[in-house]
Amino acid sequence: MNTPSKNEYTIGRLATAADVNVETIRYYQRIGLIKEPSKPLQGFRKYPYKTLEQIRFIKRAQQLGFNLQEIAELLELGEGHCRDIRKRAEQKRDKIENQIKDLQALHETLNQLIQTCHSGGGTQQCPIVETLISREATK
Amino acid sequence: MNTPSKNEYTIGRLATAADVNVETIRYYQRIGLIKEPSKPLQGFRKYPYKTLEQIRFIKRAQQLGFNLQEIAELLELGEGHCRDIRKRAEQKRDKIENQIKDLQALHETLNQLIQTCHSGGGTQQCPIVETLISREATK
DNA sequence: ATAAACTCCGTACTTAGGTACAGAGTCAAG
DNA sequence: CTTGACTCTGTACCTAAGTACGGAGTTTAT
Repeated sequence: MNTPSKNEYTIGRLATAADVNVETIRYYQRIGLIKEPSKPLQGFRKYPYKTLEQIRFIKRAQQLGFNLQEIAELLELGEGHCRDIRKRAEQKRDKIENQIKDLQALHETLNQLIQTCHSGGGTQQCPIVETLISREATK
Repeated sequence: MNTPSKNEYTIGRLATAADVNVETIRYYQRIGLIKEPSKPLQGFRKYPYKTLEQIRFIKRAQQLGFNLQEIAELLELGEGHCRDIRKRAEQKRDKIENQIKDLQALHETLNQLIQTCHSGGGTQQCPIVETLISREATK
């Protein structure tokens, strides 16, 4: 009856599965990013598979430059009504669009620099950051 | 003779012009990210326009998700020989390329969610984060 | 020539995002 | 039924990126 389901983890197994530190999970709980299952009168807490998915999502989102506050907002999209959710998703999307544009601009700048550097095959004074700084500064 | 040139700033003016805190500039100097002009025997330090450009560059780079260590590397590209510089610029470029790809994937995911949400115009349970998490988790 | 505003220098504090650890309880394998 | 691994709780510590501040010197506007 109280056999733990296949989809339940102790915090340690959860940490291993998500490839994070146990303490990181506790930290996420402390700041309310994920919820802590209530402690059974008997034994250790059990975490559902969903929590594993959430942690993985958090980690991926972090790599994309979201901070935990923003990730909390993304996760909270799951609660509330379609209309609100869509609005917030659209805001996120627009923000990401801008980030992409900025990165593409930098990518382009770097590419041009690489080209320049390539053709002007000198060994002396490569004007690379000079260019980088001015180009970016005046954009 | 010692009239300060139009392109020289005291730290306070520099901070104002770059729209950062004076302390931030001092911090960047402490960690060696920008260099501190030597203190004249008489009066305050003067900063060249170039420093203003550098600070602006730093701030933009930060918004693109670079940390100060990485920015230091970008700035250091200005020293050294063309061959090395090109190599490091290429590495940066590739890294940025990956970041762009990741962001584009997230953008696409968000867009699909927005579409779904739009068409299934229900008011009840919008499966948005459910989808977001699973989609992302299994990618 | 004096007060307000600024610089300089050192040190301390802050926030975000964790990590570590001590001491107690719990579980599970031999 | 004990021993080793794990959990739980609370608190302390860590790094990155600043921010704040006290007390001294300097500059500039009046």
